[in-house]
Amino acid sequence: MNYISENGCALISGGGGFDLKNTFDCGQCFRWEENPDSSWSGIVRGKKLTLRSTDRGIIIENVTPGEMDSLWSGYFDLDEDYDEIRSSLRTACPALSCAVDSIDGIRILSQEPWEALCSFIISQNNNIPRIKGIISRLCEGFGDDCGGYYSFPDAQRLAGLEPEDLSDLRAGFRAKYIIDAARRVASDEVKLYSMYDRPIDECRTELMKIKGVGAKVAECTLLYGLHRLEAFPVDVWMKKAMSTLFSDVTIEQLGQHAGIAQQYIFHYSRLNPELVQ
DNA sequence: GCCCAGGTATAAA
DNA sequence: TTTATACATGGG
Repeated sequence: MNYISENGCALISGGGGFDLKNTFDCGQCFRWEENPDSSWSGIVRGKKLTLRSTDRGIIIENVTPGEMDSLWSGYFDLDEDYDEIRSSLRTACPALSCAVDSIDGIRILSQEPWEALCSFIISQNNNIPRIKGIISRLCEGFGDDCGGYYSFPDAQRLAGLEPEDLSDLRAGFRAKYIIDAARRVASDEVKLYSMYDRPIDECRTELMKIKGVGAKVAECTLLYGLHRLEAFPVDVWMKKAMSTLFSDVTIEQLGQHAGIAQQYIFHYSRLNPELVQ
């Protein structure tokens, strides 16, 4: 699947493999919000993007073909056939079918590596509305003003700060973790931007040198920030879901698309909490 | 007040 | 190596 450029917008025709609500609201990202007219807006790389579902497909407003090819096609993973991946997951692992069949069009976004790392550090022992609030205050306080909205502050910007400088975020004990991560990334001690294709175990070990980064945050960073689809974050919800509804599922069965399966398991178990318990 | 939230560091067994 | 507890904050 890819796009057609028209009237300063991009049209992703068909749209069967891309459901806006399920993609932006499945727990993988924290800076996308639904607008009153049911379109969705989010801030990516300092630009505000708006997407709309129409009868012809998904429209990405106000983007040039050059931006699509260099940035947004990769961000939305448009070259990947998610319908095909869903089929292969159902075949490889029939126990997943209830989740895969009931949730249409989840795509795994390829987020900025630093933003993903920082966001999932903030996510620990926290709830999604509050995670969004802390990230929003982080961007307003330390990101660049892009005209009414703010970019995500890069690691270099935060590396020069002290944890106390983040007190307005009300991030609690996570403030010191954010600063430690920023310093290690800015100094290149953690070579975050070379993790797209290095051996994944080496990447896990390197990420976990950061204070406040354990197995869960490392996996989330690799899956959402480096687009390593074989990564498999396991948190309290996943543990519950994997021990009840999806007790027949093993990571080995899921192979290189484990991360996509994980997103279905997570979102399905959140949408149907009474089935998990 | 109490409990929980897309966990992790730390200390103790 | 595994298990218990503290950690900041805010919504239900």
